[in-house]
Amino acid sequence: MTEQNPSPTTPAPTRGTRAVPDKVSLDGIETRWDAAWTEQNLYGFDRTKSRDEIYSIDTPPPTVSGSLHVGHVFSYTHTDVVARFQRMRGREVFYPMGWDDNGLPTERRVQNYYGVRCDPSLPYVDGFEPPHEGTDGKVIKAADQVPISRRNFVELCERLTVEDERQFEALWRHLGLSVDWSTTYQTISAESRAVAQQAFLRNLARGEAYQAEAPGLWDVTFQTAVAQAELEARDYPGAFHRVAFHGAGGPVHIETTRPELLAACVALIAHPDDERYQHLFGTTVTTPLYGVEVPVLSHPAAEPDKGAGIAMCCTFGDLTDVQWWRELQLPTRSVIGRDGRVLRDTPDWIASDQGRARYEEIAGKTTFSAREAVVAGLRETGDLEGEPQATQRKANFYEKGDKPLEIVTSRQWYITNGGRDAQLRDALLARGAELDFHPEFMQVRYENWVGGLNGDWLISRQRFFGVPFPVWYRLDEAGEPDHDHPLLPSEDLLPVDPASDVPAGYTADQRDVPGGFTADPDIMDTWATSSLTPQIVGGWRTDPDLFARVFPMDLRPQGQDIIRTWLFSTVVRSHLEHGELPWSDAAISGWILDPDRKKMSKSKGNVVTPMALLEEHGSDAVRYWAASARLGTDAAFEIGQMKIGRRLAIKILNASKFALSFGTAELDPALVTNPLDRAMLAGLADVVEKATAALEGYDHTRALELSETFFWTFCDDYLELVKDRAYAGGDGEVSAGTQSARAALGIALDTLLRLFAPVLPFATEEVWSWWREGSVHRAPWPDAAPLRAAAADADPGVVGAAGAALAALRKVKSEAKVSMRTEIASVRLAVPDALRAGVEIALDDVRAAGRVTGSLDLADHDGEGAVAHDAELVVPA
RNA sequence: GGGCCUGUAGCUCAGCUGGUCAGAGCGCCGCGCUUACACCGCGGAGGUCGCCGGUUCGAAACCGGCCGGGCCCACCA
Repeated sequence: MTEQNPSPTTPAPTRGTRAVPDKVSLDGIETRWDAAWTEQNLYGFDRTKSRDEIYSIDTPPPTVSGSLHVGHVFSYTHTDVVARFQRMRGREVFYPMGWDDNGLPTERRVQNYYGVRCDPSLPYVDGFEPPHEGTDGKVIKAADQVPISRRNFVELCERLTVEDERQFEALWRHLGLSVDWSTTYQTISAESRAVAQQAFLRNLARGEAYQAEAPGLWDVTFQTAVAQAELEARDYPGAFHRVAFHGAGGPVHIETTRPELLAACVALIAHPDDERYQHLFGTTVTTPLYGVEVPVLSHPAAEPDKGAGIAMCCTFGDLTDVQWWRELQLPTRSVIGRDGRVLRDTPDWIASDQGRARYEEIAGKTTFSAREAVVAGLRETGDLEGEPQATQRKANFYEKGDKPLEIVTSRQWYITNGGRDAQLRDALLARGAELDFHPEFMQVRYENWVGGLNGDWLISRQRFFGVPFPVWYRLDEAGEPDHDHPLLPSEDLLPVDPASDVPAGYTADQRDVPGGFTADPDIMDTWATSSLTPQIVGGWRTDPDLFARVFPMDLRPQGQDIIRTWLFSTVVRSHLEHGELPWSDAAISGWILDPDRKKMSKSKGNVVTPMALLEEHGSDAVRYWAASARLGTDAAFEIGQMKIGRRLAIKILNASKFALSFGTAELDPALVTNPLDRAMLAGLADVVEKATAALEGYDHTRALELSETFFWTFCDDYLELVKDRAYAGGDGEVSAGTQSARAALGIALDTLLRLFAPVLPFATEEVWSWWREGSVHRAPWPDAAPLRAAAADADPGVVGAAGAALAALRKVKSEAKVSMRTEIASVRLAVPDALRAGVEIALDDVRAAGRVTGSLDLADHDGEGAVAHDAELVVPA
């Protein structure tokens, strides 16, 4: 593609392929230009460019199993504005688009859509066809789901998401995202899986990934471990139960909200300085119902003013229990299983027949039923004092779950993230400080999160659909796995599925037999893959040449809610693998609030579908609304703002049509000789300078506001002032004044189109096509210098002064309730000193625009603006 | 309990490092079919800048406190 370099210093050599239309319209503009841009491959990425010529964007991949909503349109527009600006600044923009089809939402959707369930132990079935296809909103019970292999499941996922991706792409195209659509990626693709596995193997080799068997937060619904970043504290109704333990010197009362854990009690714990319990430290008490003897211990984490001041420590009721268990070397007595129910087998630490009978009462029950049974038992034995006191407590939930998390002991994979290593934490905090957040205060959220980490990053999940750990274990003669010496594939074999692939040196028939091998059963959490988007899109594994050209990337755009997850985890992976930041800048978009000032969400059902919104108001209009909101600031969903955007787009079409109607627009700055014209260009030069600085600082709102304000004054005042002069005289003679006006109009229009192009790509491209070559989106960003040269040091205030004079003349007509076309026979115009010179300079244009046919005298004025006195109007009979 | 953001005309928001900052658009009222635009143009009315103190010659802007809105983290006995 050959590019023109149309700037005011290079006269426009050729006319566009299309003429200026008689009637302008925005109808169908999106479809038309999307097709043209695709045909021209306008946004195609040129990978021959070097790193310093490239601007690379680490686009957030939307979840394909959800639906896009206006919030997506909002934030993706912000990114596109940046992309378009950088492209016009001459950078080759690397702007891929991804689809997130790895994770629970997709897993659940595939299950329901096809009536299947992933079971990695099953072999791959060639040509598998699911039992049914399509969902009518019904949830298919697990028992009715056909179990299939992981590979078959992934294939169905890809089949299902193809349609979602097609629709998502159609929306993004309609919105005008300048993505190179040949560079899309999926987070469950073979390449993504390979990248995730390779990065993991590297982490493992360097000692940054490890596995450990430890108590951790567990979701009983999904039956998987969950990470700190996925927690959500929610209010949860509970009740304090005052329960008596039996000591030598009488009962010891504790208060608990979880009496069902009584069988898991390993100690009572109070603060070492607590006067009330000094005499009990070192003694033992027995638990009610079960008669288990437990010690009374002291630990500083016990808080005297909480509950009874002495706590029942169970394995495990909460994270404090875990701390006590670890620091006081307490035994492990778990009673809650991975399904959230009380373990069926009566534990051996309950020795008495009575105690064992009591346990039978709760065995196999849910925590809820078990609690009722335990409370009933305590009432019977008289060990419940008083009635339970209802309370609201906060409980940790998995963000996608609806039951409180339990703590269970399990073997899990972790990646170091500074949560247990001060040195690494400091290094990651330093990375956060090195990253340019927009807006800046978002960095605080990063710091708060990293500073508050209480453990390493748990990356394993006990699910079936996702990226499997590329790990096998040797089985000893007893069939027990050797976790300490995992069998690993070489990087060139990735991706592997250990459930169907066989480690080197083994044969398939050795799977799961003593002396053979077994696969690691877990998959990686979805963030373990999406933390590698720069590596996935940049070709880290397979295309080092490309990777060197785009990494470290320039921009990570994303929402504020996933700073602790996506942003942080990406920084962690990049820091560990590459020893540097994955990108230099992070642009954080805010929320969309509905009119109630609440975050708009899918569940509220009041969300307009994005495509309908774009079709009703036009993409430029919706983009204008999005671009009117600053980064990091929540914005109202406001139709009114879209209407203003639409009006602006139409105004651009109309004003352009008008400005181009005076004949060939010569862009020769030498022709601009009139002082008013020069003043206008001086003002435009200021706008260009400030708007450029604003966009460089990721402040698209300011840039838009500057351009927009200038443009409306340009239309309402400047255009009105010069239109008479811009018409050729009656004899067809083109005076210097006419030439000056036409050249100034052409230069201004050319500049304004480019200023608006990032926000209003369709309307600006439309106008550009009327008279310029190529695309405005590959035209260079405007430069203030040639405008300044053309303005020849003119005072931009002249436009304002002339505008004030014109307004005064309009006011006379407005108050007289006559048409603006009405002539003024004579008038005295009072202007303050500050404006006088400007008005005088543009006096001829003011007279023409105000239709002053007779005398126009200037007088002094103390106030602001200009005021017309003693006007004689020529009102037609 | 800790932290971040936020409170300016009816609405949505500008007001950057204290001195034409009391603004814009929408809405509202009135007028006008003017050879770019009626998906328009012109004119007008509207606010003691959440509240109370303080710093200053001067504060919407800086400091302290309070009140209101949003969000994050901690609190699970």
